[in-house]
Amino acid sequence: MTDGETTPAETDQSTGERLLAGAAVLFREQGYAGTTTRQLAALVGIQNASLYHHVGGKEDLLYRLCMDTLDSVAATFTSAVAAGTDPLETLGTVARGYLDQALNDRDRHATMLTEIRSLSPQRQAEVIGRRDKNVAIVQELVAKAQRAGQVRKDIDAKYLTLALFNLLNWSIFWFNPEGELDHTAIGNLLWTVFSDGAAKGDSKRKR
Amino acid sequence: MTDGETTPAETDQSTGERLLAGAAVLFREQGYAGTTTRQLAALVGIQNASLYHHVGGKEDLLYRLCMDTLDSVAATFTSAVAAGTDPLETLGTVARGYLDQALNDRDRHATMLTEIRSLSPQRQAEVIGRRDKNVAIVQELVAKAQRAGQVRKDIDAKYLTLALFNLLNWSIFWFNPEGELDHTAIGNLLWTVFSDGAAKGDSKRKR
DNA sequence: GTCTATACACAGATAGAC
DNA sequence: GTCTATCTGTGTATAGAC
Repeated sequence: MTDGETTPAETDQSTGERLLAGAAVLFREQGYAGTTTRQLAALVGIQNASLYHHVGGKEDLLYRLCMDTLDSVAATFTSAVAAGTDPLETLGTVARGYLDQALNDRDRHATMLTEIRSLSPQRQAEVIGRRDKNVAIVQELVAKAQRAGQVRKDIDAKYLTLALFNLLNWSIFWFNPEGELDHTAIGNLLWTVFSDGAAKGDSKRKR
Repeated sequence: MTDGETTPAETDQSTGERLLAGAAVLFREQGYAGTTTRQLAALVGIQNASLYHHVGGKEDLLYRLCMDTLDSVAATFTSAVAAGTDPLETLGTVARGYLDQALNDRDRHATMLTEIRSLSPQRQAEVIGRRDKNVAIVQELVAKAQRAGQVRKDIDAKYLTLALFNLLNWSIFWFNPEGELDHTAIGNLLWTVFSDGAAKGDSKRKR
């Protein structure tokens, strides 16, 4: 505990970390292009010029934000897959874990999801590649659950995976920390809709 | 057919309409703040200064884009509700219609969904109010389907509605017109997931 | 309705003292 | 590691001729 802790607290963070956290907040609120380095510096309590001692430039902040976020997600996915045995159950764990992470760090996740376009083509490709790796983990899990007879096979695993991410990703934009439902409740709710559907009865179901 | 047609074709459109369409493309690709009036003028084939003969300013474009899009959605919702009888069936029509509209006009929809934050507080509130009206129409439909015993009641209509929009909205960001699935196929697929769920069998279902 | 020319503000980034 | 001062490019928007 000497240095470089990843404490969520805003105190005793290095200036570099506070810049990243501040950038996430501003990028989410105003977009990458709409945020100025002066605003960010002011938020962290330094002058605009001092920022360049810590970061190569504005784009570096976005790049690191995206990569760090995707790495965290990858860690969650990998460990859940390693620990799980039942495919469908593991998929549920993965989905809930992803949502929890996304809602806990909405600034970084929202930025990663919407501001990739602002990166240079090279970095954009790099970030998208890493994101696709994460998606592939989930898609493989969906396919495994299909093979195990737990998930419907009339829809390709690719599209079931996209549907699942649809369901989870958009929550970041309406979730309200002061709302009636917390991360877990929303995670359970969305997972229920994904796995069991909204309809009641077997009116439209063919089994 | 004298003038002012809303033809989808890019020809014989008024400069004002072409500016709106161009703005939607650029705002989606680069974000509102990341787009310059010079780029937009160049895209339409006029000088930057000429733009101000047609529009009050850059923000006006975003504002009109958002309002127009939400009005189109409202029209779709209202007519589907008026024409439908069975609540669940109507909800399906509404969901598919919304997705079709969104995928047909991805530039405008994506801009409306992600760039509201760039509007002035007043206009932002106005746009959000109009958007919430649209959501309310769907939520009322969900509630009606619940009362009719067609939709599960253990999840509040509010959250089922949010889940449905999650499922639909995020598609705009990954849909590929050259992909294997067209609007209708994706609409059917997502509606199936929403109503029936991804799981097979009644493993986790309590009825 | 479109143009050229331009005003004015502010962006990202650097130089070099402390 | 932070500062002040500043460079340079570019943004939105206007003025006024055609």
